[in-house]
Order: sequence, then C-alpha cells, then structure tokens
Amino acid sequence: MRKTVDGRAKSVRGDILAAARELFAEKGYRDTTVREIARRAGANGAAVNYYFRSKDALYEAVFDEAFETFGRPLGDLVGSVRDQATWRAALEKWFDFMLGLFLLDDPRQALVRRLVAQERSSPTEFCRRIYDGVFVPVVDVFRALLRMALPDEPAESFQAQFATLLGMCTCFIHRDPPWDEIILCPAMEREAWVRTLRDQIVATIVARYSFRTSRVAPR
Amino acid sequence: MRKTVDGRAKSVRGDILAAARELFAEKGYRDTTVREIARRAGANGAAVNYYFRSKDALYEAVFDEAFETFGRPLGDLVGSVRDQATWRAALEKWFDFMLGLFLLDDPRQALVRRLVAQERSSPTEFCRRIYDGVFVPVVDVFRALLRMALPDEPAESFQAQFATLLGMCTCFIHRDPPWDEIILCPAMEREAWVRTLRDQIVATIVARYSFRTSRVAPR
DNA sequence: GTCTATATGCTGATAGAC
DNA sequence: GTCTATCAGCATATAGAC
Repeated sequence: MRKTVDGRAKSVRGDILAAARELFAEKGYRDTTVREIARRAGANGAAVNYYFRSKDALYEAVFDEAFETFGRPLGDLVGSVRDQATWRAALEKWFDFMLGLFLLDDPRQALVRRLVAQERSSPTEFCRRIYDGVFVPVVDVFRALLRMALPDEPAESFQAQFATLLGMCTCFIHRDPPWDEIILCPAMEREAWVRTLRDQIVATIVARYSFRTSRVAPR
Repeated sequence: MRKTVDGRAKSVRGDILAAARELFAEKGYRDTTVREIARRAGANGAAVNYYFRSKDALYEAVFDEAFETFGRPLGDLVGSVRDQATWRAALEKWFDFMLGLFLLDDPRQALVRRLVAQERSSPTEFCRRIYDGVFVPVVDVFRALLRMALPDEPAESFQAQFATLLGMCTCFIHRDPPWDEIILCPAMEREAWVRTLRDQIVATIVARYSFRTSRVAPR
C-alpha cells in the first residue's frame, strides 16, 4: 500500500514532512495535531513519532528546511550602492524581495510567511531562531540603506523612521481573511500588485530621503 | 470565603470576567483554559460555566466589553479639515490615537491590541465582528484623509498608497518579544516614543502629499 | 450560589503484533 | 517499517451534594 504504481517505495517520511509543512503553515504549531498530519500524509498515526522523535522535533525539521535558503536572493545589496540611482535601485530590489515573500503564494515562501506570522503573535521556543537567524539579517540590509540617507541622524529619531518605514511592507505578513480586504487589491494580478506596492513605497521614501553617503556607521 | 473584609458579597462573576480579560489578552483564546481563568479569579472551575454558558460565551463577553467604547475619542476628524494646517492636525490626531492604542499599556487598550493581534494570525468566529465593527470604521477615517490629498487617484494606485501608509502604524500591533527589539526604543519613555513615531509618520506623509480638497469621493 | 466529582472527548506518545 | 490498541493527561462541560 505504501508503494507507487511503478513499484518504488514511497517515502512515508517525506509525505509526513510535506503534510506537516502544509498544516503548520495553515494553522500554526499549536492548532495542528499529529493525527491530522498523519491523515493528510496517508500514513498511520504512529508513523509521525516513528520517523520524527516527537511533534516538537517534526516542527523543528519543517522549520529548518523552510528557512535554510531564506534571504539568499538578496546578495550584497548594500555593497552595490554608489549614488542616488543605485541607492534607489537597491531599495526597489529590497522591497521587491520582501513583498514577494509576503504576497506571492510560492509554496516555500508561503510557509515562511505563515510561520513568521504565527510566531509573531504566539511565539514558540523557535521564535528566537527565526528572529536572530533570518529576520534581523534581512532587515539590517534596509537599515543600512536608510542610514545612507541619514548618516548623522540621532539614534532615537533614526529608529523611529526605520521602524515606521519598515512597517510599510511588514504589514503584509498578516493577510488572512478578513484582514486581506483592507490591504490587498482583488482587481489586480498578484505580481502586478507587488510591483505597484513596491513603486509606491519607494516613491514615498524618495519623496523625503535621498542618498548621501555609502560610508555608514553600524547600528 | 467569597466575602470581602467589609462583608459585602464580592462579585465572583466580575472576578472571572477580569481574569478572563487578562488571560485572553496574554495568551489568546485557544491557549487559555477555563481552569486557569477560575484559578486566577480565585473561583471554582464550575463557576465559569455557571456564570457564563461556556468558554465561548465568556470570550464573547470579554470581547464586547473591550470594544464597546473603542474609537470614540476620534470624534468627527474628517469634518474638522479645511486646509493644509487642519489636514495635518487631523493626521497627527489619527496616528496619535492609533499609536497610543498599540504602544501605551493602558489595560483596556492593551486588551484591544492583544485581541486584534491574536485574531490577525488565528481568526476566531468573532474576527468579523472586530474587523467590520471596529477596525474598518477607524481605518476609513484615514482613508478619507488620504483621499483629500489624492482626490482623483485611480482606485488601484490609491489602494497601494493607502495600504502601505497604514502599515506605518499597524506594524506596532505585534510587539511581543523578541519582535519588539526591532520596532521599539528602550531608551525613551513610551509616551515620548509615541510622539516621535507620530511626528515621523506625519513628516513622511507631508513630504509627499498635501491637502487639495475636503470634498472627497467615497471608497 | 458554590462546591466536588465526574462524564466525555481529544491530545501526544508508546507497546507490541505482524 | 507499518500497523492496531492503548496509555496518561488535560480539555470543556455538567450533575448533584450542600
């Protein structure tokens, strides 16, 4: 029964991992049961605890797999800036990446988004791992870009501008119904909506800020 | 045992409601148990289901009480606008209200913020009630204010600007550790931080937008 | 009104047959 | 490896003593 048509043994472990990926993304850690995972994987309830030590360990496996290659596409965005034009281009690329992550429903990215969303309002023990390992490094790229426009801004004032501008994209992490109604645009294709949002965010930023120096102090 | 020192009968019902308020705000509906509520209220486990029909009904009671007077302080903000100065003042008042709600730890407002935060990533059946009855009306005030600067903007483009600017304050709904590190400012008093954020948000807005007409089309 | 005791169901985890 | 059967624990909810 656990054989495919061509006779190869199917990976029950893989099926369970895939089902867990979907369910943890949909409902979060706490509201997902191992029975449910097993049912969706077409496996037995005991198989989950056989292949993975526990529900906890399974969540960790899903977690690590999801965030393994996260942030890679950004490359050396900070180092690419030389003047106003390249600064603006870097901003566009950064918000494109973030908005794509939050709004496009690529399965892998959807998992990252949902896990982050769940961990934001109901942190588990793995929350630190997302925050320090993934969120902070990516967000620090934007911090560095903003510093280039405000090299001498005092810490508190800089932090206020950084936090509020960051919110222009992070607000899209949470878009389950009915909250999507207020921040999405059903009339547009999702890719076009991402481009529109990115253009508006960057337009808002360049209306107030402009490139001054690429020699920026650290945080 | 359920008497106070002065002999008045204490309201067990009131104690349970207060305990439920705290716990639902701290941990959300799903992660709070009726046993825990009863323990914190100093009441018996059965008392919860005696005074309230069920855990569900208790949540509903907490809910309705919390949102009863919400949004009242805003008054007729839209009607107060006549020119650039009053438009800017209305924006300041609106963001002051929202940021105060999200960042100041007034007990009643903290409850509203936490309930909204919980409902954003794990909606319950009451989510619609928050969304339609509370969130949309308050946010529509900002929509109307933004329309005054963009009376002829096409729907899609307007929606993109509205959604991203709104994110500059809604991002503060979620600030449980460790996420607070990136958006708060431990060096400042909370009230001063709210004023700083409000000033920066309004400065970002007026750098790009300005008042044009108070005769705005509906959504 | 307030309590103890308990019914009923679902959770994560495991023992042991095959 | 994969299954069935079952464990102990905790959840909400209720019946009935006082």
